[in-house]
Amino acid sequence: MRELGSSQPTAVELEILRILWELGPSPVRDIHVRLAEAKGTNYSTTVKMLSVMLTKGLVKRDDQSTPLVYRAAMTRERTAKKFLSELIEKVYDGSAMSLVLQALASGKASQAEIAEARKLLDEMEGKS
Amino acid sequence: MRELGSSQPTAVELEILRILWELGPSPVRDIHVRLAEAKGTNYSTTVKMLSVMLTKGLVKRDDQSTPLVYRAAMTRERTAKKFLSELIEKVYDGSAMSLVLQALASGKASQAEIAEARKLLDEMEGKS
DNA sequence: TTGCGTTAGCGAAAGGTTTCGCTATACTGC
DNA sequence: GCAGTATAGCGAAACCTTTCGCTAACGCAA
Repeated sequence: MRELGSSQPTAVELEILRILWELGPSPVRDIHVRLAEAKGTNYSTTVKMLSVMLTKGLVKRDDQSTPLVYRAAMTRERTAKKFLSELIEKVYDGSAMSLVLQALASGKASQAEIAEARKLLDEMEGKS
Repeated sequence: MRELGSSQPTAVELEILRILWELGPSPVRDIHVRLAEAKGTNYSTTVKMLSVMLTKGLVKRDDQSTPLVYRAAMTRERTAKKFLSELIEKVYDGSAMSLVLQALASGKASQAEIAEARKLLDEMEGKS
């Protein structure tokens, strides 16, 4: 038995989630159009994946409306945070900052972003 | 055919890589002891996983020495960076800083780490 | 040299993910 | 109402990952 809510989305699941984050709550057809664009897969596949994801609790759906409307169960932010936690746990054995340093060192930050990060650091220092 | 070097390590593979990062180049026996500690798996399993990882290019081995010595093909840092790139690509569609902010906001940083990050920000600001 | 523990490898089972074919049902325009 | 199209679901195939049993080869001590 899979522990409830413990599993990270797989590759295709993530692709579907991202579509839902972009489009907002959508019927299968719309999701499928986007997914097929990227992968050329079948309508049945999209339906099935959504049903699997529903079982796993990754998406929710409105059974009232027809056609059925699906939406992501988690926000993009929360999902990213979970991924990060796992990455930190698995690769860095728990030190979040090592990872942050990596990301910063990748050097894609603009002045504005650096300023934003600094502001956040100030807030964190205040709290801890 | 899997594209060369394109695949992220899977769960167990990552666990083995982490052991190799900690221990440095090691014979199967040492890797196995650590892995079994965490997961209770069989010696054969460790051998097989290493052979699979060798095929995928995730580890290298010294065929001279006996018993055979394995080492990670990539550094921890480079692996983390690849994970991050993928996360950024798949979840955030390319904006690295969004992710960094998430990491910071996860709030696991100590005072010392915050100081370190700030120092890095200073350096980056100087350069850009 | 014989026997024993260790190392190495392989094939296939077990388990998870992704794909699709087939079927049923609902909706739409005639 | 009927035919044609879109929606929904299910089981199983195809594929990948993880696990292990079995076997072979090696090294070492009695």
